Amino acid sequence: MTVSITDVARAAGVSASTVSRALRGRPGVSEEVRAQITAVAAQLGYTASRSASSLASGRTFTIGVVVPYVGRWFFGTVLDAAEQVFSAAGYDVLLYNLGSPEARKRFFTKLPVRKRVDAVLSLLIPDEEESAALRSLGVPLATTVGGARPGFTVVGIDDRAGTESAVRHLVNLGHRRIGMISGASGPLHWTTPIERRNAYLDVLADAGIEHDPALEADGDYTVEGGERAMTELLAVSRPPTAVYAQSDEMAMGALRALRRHRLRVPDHVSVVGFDDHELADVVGLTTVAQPVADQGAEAARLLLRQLDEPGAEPPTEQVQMPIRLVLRETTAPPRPRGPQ
Amino acid sequence: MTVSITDVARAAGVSASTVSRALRGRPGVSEEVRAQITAVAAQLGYTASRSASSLASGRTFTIGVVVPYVGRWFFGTVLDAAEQVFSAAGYDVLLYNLGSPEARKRFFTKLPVRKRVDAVLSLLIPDEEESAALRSLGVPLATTVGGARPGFTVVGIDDRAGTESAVRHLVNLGHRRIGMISGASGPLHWTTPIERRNAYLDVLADAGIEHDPALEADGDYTVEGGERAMTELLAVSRPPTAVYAQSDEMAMGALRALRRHRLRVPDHVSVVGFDDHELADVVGLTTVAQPVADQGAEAARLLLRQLDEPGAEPPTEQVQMPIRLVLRETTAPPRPRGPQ
DNA sequence: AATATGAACGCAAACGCTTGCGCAACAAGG
DNA sequence: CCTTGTTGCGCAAGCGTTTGCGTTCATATT
Repeated sequence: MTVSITDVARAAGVSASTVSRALRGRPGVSEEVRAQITAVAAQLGYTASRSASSLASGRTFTIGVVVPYVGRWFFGTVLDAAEQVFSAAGYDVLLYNLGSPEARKRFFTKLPVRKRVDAVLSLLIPDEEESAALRSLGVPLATTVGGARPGFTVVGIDDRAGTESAVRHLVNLGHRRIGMISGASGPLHWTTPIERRNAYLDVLADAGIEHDPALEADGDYTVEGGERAMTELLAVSRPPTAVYAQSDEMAMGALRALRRHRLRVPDHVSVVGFDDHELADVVGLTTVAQPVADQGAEAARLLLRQLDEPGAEPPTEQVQMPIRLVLRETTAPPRPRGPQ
Repeated sequence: MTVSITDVARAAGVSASTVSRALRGRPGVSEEVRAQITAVAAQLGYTASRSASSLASGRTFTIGVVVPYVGRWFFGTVLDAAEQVFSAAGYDVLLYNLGSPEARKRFFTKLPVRKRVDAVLSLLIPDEEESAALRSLGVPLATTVGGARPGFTVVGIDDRAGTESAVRHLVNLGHRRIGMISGASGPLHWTTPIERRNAYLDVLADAGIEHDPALEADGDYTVEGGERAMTELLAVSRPPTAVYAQSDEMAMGALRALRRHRLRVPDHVSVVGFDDHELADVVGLTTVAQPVADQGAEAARLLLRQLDEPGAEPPTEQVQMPIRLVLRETTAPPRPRGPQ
C-alpha cells in the first residue's frame, strides 16, 4: 500500500542501499543514478519512514520542546521561533505541554522523549531531579528561561539590568512608594523572580528609599494574579504611587484592577511591566522589552550547532540578549500630594 | 548502553515477547510474571523505543498538529488544550508551525508526517491540494477552523450567529455607519471571513442600512493589520461611528489606531471584536466570546475516538460550540451629531 | 600488459520492537 | 486414561531503514 524503499529500488533498477544513499545525498552514487532515483522516488511519492530510519541510524531528527504553558504569549512566541529554526533545518518538533502538575509528573517519570529526540529545548525550569532526568537522556539541552544549569545551554537576558532600568525610571520620575508585583518564588528553581526582586531592592536602596514589604505582592505571572496583586497593593494603608510588575501580563492585570478601582493610569498610579508583550503597545504599557522570539531562535540554533559538531562543543553556553526600556503611557511623575 | 527489551527479558528470565506483552497489558501473561517484569523494567529504567515499536506495529502514538502561527493567541490556546487531551491519552504531539509560505510548502510537499502520526489536527485551512495531501495520509483528520471539508471532523462555532449578535448590538445602540475590519479572503479556503462578512451584510440589510463598501477594510487578522484598517476607515469622508472587527486582535489594533488619532472609545467610536481574547477584558473590549480551548479539547477527543473505534465511525463530523456576546466598555450609543 | 586504485553499487546484518504461530503443561470432560 | 480445551510462554519472521564490507569494473600507474 504505502511505498517503501524497496519499491523505489525495484522501480529504479537498483538496490535499496543505493536508493538510501542517493536520496540522502551520501557519496558512492553516480550523479546519473542519483538523478534517476530522485525522479522515481518523486514520481512514486516516496517518503522514508522516520521510524525505520531512526531505528537504523539512531538519529531521530526530532527535537523535544517542553513548555509550561503553550497558550501564554511568552512561551508561544519562543516556541514559534524555535520551531521555525528547527523545521528549516529538517527537524521535527515534539511538543510537551506541562502545565498541570500531573502532566509534568507523567512527563518526567515516563520520559517519553527517551530514544525519540536528538535534543531538548526546555522552556520550563526543571528542579534538580527533573534536570537530572533530562541529562540522563544524553542529548544536548537548552533553555531560554532562568539561570545557568549544569548541562544546559541557556540563552536569556539580563534580568538585573532590565529591572534596574524599569525601577530607576520610576525613581527618576520622582516616585518614592514603588510597589512590585512579582512571581511566586515557589519550589520552582526559577531564578528570574529572585533576580528581579534583588535588582528592585537594590535600586530602592540606591535611591535611599526604605523598602516596605507591604508593597510587594505575588502575581503568579498571570493576568488574574496581577489583578489580585494590584488589588492587594491598593488595600495597604499608604498605597504605592507606582508599580513595577515583573511581567507584562501581570502589569495588564494590574491595569485592570486599577480601572476597576476607578484609578487613572498614569495619573494616579504609574505602571511598568516587563517583556514588551505583543499587546503592550495596545494598552500603552511602559515596559522592558526583551527579544522573545530571538531567544527561541537562538536557543534552537545553538542546539542545532551542537548536533552538527558533536564533541568539542562546550556543553554549557550562556548567551545574553539585549533589553531596553520602552516608554509608553503608563508612567508619569507622581501627582502632587492631593486628595486620594 | 541504553537498555533494550532483551535486557529486560534476560534480567527477568523470560523472552522478549513476554516482556512486550507484559508491559503493554496484553493478555497471555500470568499476573505474577507480569508483576515481576514490570518491577525489573522499572528498576532498569526501561522505556520502549518508539521508533522500533511503531516500525513493528504500524502505530505511532503520535498526533500531528499543524498550525499557521503558534504565537497567536487563538492557535496557542487551541493547541494547548488539544495537547493536554492527547498527552493524557498517551499520545505525543508533533508540532508543525506553518507561518511562512516556505514552511507551508515544505510541509505539504515533503509531508513529514507521513508514516509518523496516527492522526492530524489541522488548525489551518488547507486548500484543495493540501487537503488532498492530508487525506492521502490515510489517518483521521480534524480541524477547529473554517467550514466543512470532506474527510475532516470539524468543531467550530456559528460564525453567522456570532457576527449577528455583535453587529445587531451596534445597530441596537443606534449606529448606522458601521464599519467592518475583516480578514483577507485571499487564496485560503477559509470560510470564516466570508461567513462573518455575509452575516454583517445581512444584519445591515435587515436594519435597512445601506451598505457602504468604503466601510470595509482588511485587517489580516493581526493587531497591526487592525490598526492599519482602522486608520483607513478613519480616512474616509464619513467615517464609521462603530466598527465590528472579525477578531479581537484586529479590534485591539483598531483601539490603538483610535488612540493615536486621539479618538475616545466608545465616545467617538464603538468597537466590538470577536474571540474574547485573554486580554479583551483588560482593554475592556466588547466581543463575541467563543470557547477556544474547548474547541481544541473537543477536536482532540473526537480524533482519539476515531482512533479507538475505527471503522464504523463517520469520517466527517460537525460540532458547533456555543458563542455569546460579552458586553464591556468599548460600545455605546453614537454621540449626538457634533463637531468631528 | 599486468597491477594497483578508486568509484559505484549490491549484500546482508543490524536497529528494537510486535505478533502469528507452535508447543508445553495442566485442567476439565468423556 | 485419552481427548479436547485453556493458559502461558518462546520462536522467529517481519517492520523499513542504514551502513560496513565485498565485489565489479573502468581508469590510472608502472
